[in-house]
Amino acid sequence: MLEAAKELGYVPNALAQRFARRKSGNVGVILPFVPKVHLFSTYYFAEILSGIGEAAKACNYDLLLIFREPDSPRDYAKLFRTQKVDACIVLGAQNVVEERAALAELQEEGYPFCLVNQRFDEEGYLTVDADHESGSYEAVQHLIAKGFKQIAFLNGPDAFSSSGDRLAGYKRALEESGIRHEDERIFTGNYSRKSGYEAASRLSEGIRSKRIDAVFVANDRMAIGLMDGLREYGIEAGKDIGLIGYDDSDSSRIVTPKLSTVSVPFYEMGRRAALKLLAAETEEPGNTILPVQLIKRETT
Amino acid sequence: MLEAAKELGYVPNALAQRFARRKSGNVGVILPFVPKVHLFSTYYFAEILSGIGEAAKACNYDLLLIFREPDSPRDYAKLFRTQKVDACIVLGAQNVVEERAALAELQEEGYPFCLVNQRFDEEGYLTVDADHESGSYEAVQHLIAKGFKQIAFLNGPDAFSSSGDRLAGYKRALEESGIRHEDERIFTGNYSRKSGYEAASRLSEGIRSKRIDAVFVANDRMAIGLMDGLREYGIEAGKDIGLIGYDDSDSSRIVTPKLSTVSVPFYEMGRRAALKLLAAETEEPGNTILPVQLIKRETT
DNA sequence: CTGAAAGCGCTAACAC
DNA sequence: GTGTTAGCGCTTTCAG
Repeated sequence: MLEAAKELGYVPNALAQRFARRKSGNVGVILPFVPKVHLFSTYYFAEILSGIGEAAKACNYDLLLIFREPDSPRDYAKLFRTQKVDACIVLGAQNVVEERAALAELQEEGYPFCLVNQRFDEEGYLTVDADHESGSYEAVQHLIAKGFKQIAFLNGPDAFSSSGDRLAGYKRALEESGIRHEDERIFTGNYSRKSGYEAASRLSEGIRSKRIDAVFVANDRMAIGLMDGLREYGIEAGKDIGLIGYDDSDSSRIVTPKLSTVSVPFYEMGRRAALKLLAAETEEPGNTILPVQLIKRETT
Repeated sequence: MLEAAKELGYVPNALAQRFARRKSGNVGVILPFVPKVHLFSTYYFAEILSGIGEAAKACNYDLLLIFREPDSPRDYAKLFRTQKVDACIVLGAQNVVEERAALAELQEEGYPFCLVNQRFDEEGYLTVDADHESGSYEAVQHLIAKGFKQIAFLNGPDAFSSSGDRLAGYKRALEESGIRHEDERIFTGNYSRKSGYEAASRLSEGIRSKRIDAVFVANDRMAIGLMDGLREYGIEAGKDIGLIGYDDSDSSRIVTPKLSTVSVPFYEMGRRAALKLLAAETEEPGNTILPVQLIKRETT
């Protein structure tokens, strides 16, 4: 009898349904503060978000987008207490006290969440990461194979686990080839194009004095900024110096010369993160690490 | 007395609240199918989405992200019937029968929605658009001022109102300078880099035979693809031919030579669209058109 | 103005 | 199985 009603255009009220079930049916995606500042590449987030979207849809969940504000306290637990989300995925999490506290609170209260591209190894959180140690190792190994010996490294901020991973991969490749690693060849930027551009002045000296003949950069944006910056010193990537970026973003293919880089499966990382939360049975628990791939182009 | 409880960590249950109020507190953002295909630029969506996010937060709404699937019927009304959203913003809407029907249904049932970067002039929907007619006019006028006379146009698909707007601006600029407009100088792509790349073969003939000396392209992605394609024919943008893109995307600054383009306030467009729905009192009704800005770089 | 009570539209538990 | 009913945690209305 209710059958008939349903067939004549009845749709259940999701609000009532969710209230009665005490499940919001939402997975929250927490985004770091991006607008205007462009600290992170839109490519990165668009891919991860799309991957999350696919998995969420497959599991009949809706996606609630949460933009973190620069100043607001990261009260992730509130999202759960108010029942706005049943689970959440944190993008761009950093290893800083406030973040650690917010995540620890989630953990303590038993709220399901998953980090993407960031690990807190001691904590045993659900995590989907890419194998940045290997990616960096291969990138540097590739530079070495191309004959470069004095390889500088422009890394990202310490607050990201990938920075530690990349440093480890960089060192491993050098050591394996018997090249001594020098602290003075290591530089730090903040992933922005500008910070790469600004690193050019620091690097150009080493290049001039023949103490740097190639640079491995932790993301494409900085690498491209660096290319532009070095050009002002008359140094041409791919000619005067070897250069390899990271992410295989659209820009890496567009820039001249085309940037060698490391491809990261962001889409798949997002998808897997969502699956870990929404279809835990089929996914491995704990930390998942996905492989990356070296892309050789014109700058090496 | 309840005061005390609230101060001691009480948070209202949003599920119950929304159910009782019969308001979801969500604004839905409908995204066209992007993943993998990259038909639209991530830049475009990231900006609009961020703008929507800002306004939504200011109005105490949450953002529900809805990825449209390529095959799924566009049943936008269902989002409202199930009370998943109180209002929605449609991105990348196209002037095709299915879309028109879905939007007409929303209108008939009185569900609030707003389109971004797409108008259906006859319908009187809420819309936030950019002034692509003027943008195109200025772009082409700029090419003319630079001495180009045989200006081709690589437009986007007809299903977007911006294509008609750009064509109108293109023609107006030509007419105003007494240049006859030739249909054979008008080409169509689908906004992808690939379609720009492929247009190179068609355009190169006209360029060789001196019947085209500049190209106005409806977005940066196609313009960059075209640059790359033309290069294979030995034609260098900015030297052998004038070129101007559209969107002022990150890539336009990264590419060599730097692409002249038209800057579109995507962030603001998103913000205004959300405001129209959530703070209707302070926003003008109907269609809002935001100005764009010509950016002169190396390709003109 | 404060306080009690009905009811939002479902789900889930229980009785038939 | 099928049918009934309590109850989810709020808002809103209405009585006091």
